[in-house]
Amino acid sequence: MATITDKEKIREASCQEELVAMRDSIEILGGKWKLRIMRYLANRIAQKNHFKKILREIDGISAKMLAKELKDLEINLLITRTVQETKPIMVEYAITEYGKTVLPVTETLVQWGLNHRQRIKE
Amino acid sequence: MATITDKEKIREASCQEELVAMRDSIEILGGKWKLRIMRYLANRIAQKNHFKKILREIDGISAKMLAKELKDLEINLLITRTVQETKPIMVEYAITEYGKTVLPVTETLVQWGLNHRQRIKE
DNA sequence: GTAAGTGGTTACCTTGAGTTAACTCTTCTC
DNA sequence: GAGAAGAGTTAACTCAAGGTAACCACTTAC
Repeated sequence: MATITDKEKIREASCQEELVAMRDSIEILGGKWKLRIMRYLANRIAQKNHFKKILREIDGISAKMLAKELKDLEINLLITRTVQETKPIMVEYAITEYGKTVLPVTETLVQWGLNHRQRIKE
Repeated sequence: MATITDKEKIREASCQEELVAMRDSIEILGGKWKLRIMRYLANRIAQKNHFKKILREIDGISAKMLAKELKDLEINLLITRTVQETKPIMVEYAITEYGKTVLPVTETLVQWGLNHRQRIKE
């Protein structure tokens, strides 16, 4: 039992890599709002999503947090911000192609949340 | 355009439900450590995972945080805590069947993290 | 007897995530 | 001229997340 095979070493190393990868994901996508915003935008991909609309429709978020989280997401190239030169200026937010790669994450979280709620009921 | 069809209403409602489900998931699984601990335990399902071992192998976590997070996870029935009546007392932590339902979440996060790191390199 | 390993706890502290509320500035409408 | 709606910003604050370090009790090995 004291001997550790190479196979075990390799397996151990890949496990550590997984944990590092998760740390990275959590750093970028973690927090109370980022994934909820991403999901919101993904659900309304055909619509014009401007600031006040998102603010109204994501329950509980404040203007300050929304502004900050949108900035963070834009920096990480997950969403785009485009200013429309309309009379009352409008800013449109949209998910990028790269941003769509986080949708599997939101999907599993939605499914788990629904399932968990069901389980609590019983 | 002013009229909103019933179909649109239903779709809108289900989107809101998704966001609520995500909020629930993030409340329970959010933070810096919980999902990493779950992944760690899932990767070592055949082994005896005692406190000090987990503490050593999850990089960066403190004893205080580990104790707290393990308690939280146990309360939510995601892991079990069993005391082994050995000479130096040992406590074994293991993922539950229900705990395994969060593995799809960790898996998508691992994949996204690996993919993101690759993308940063280029 | 002392060091090291088991499983934590406790106290103290810092940081930053997040909230609330007020305010800017512009343009349109009443 | 007042109010509302667009897109935020700013200041002041709270509070929980998280880190650091010391400590406890027990047992075995040296």
